[in-house]
Amino acid sequence: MYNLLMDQIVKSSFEQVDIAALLRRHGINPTAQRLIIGRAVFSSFQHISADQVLKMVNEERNCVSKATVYNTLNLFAQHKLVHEVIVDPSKVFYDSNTSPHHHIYNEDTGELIDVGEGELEVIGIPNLPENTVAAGIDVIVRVTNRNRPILN
Amino acid sequence: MYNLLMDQIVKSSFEQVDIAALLRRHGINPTAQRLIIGRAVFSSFQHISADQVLKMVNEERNCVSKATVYNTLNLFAQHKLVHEVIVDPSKVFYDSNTSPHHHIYNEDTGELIDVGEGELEVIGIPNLPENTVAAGIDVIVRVTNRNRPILN
DNA sequence: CTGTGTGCAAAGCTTTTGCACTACT
DNA sequence: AGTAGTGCAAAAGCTTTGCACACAG
Repeated sequence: MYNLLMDQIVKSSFEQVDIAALLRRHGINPTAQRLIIGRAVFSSFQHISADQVLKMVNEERNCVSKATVYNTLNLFAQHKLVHEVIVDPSKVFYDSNTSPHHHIYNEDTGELIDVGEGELEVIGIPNLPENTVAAGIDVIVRVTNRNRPILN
Repeated sequence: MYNLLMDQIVKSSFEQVDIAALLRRHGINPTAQRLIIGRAVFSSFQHISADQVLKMVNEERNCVSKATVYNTLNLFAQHKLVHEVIVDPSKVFYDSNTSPHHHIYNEDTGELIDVGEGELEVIGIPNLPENTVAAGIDVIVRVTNRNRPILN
């Protein structure tokens, strides 16, 4: 069964080779499932959620379980291969662009897009609590559609 | 049963009166459950999550259901009585301070604190997508404890 | 008695855990 | 054989939905 999966992967173009190398460079053992998931994450979509990945990888046949998708995306995030963007309590987005940048989130459509380079800047360094180290800054600009129904 | 609850509430000090007035001012009908939940949210804690509210309101006796706590907190947020702070996919914090300000989140302890006035500033206005309006900007400074175990 | 509003049990999500299995040493 | 690492079914946890009940007109 693994051999079947592996065949399917090795057979295809060099994108996969790159992804395998990418995983290795980040200290992740490139298994069949991880290559499939990696391909989904690094394909055209810039921001993708776990359930979108799940749908993509199982479009043709069921070969990766829900749990593995979630665990693998967490693994990628821990190894800084992707960046978690938390904008909605019920959905984490994974961003294949790991260079620091900010986001615009449309609360009506659920769409997440990047803020252009240099359009937004954060100035100042806040006093951090005792014995803590900064791990990153997330800026989310929340927008809504014009003409949305009025809140009663 | 409602009379019992109401008695318990009316009996107590003027904090509750203020909360009832606060709810009315925001167009929310002040029912027994909402007053109890309101009291929890506006008491000493500045940032509180739904399950913390649930614990607080049911400390003495079980009188408010899980669903009602969640629905009521959503209601408060919709009516701008509190501000939702989304920092962790599995937990929404409700902030009783609705004036614009930013947050520091400790990923190790789950602690959420305010950035002091003027310590951090966001400069610039990004290009928003067609037909959308800005609804707010959230800035989250993520910190971790020093001495945390090294990522392998 | 009718219609609006409220509260909650049950259902529906997303995510994590614990264990079987694999594959190296 | 032993050990570290991997994948997934089942469990857990957070949130929403749909319906029964309460209350005002």
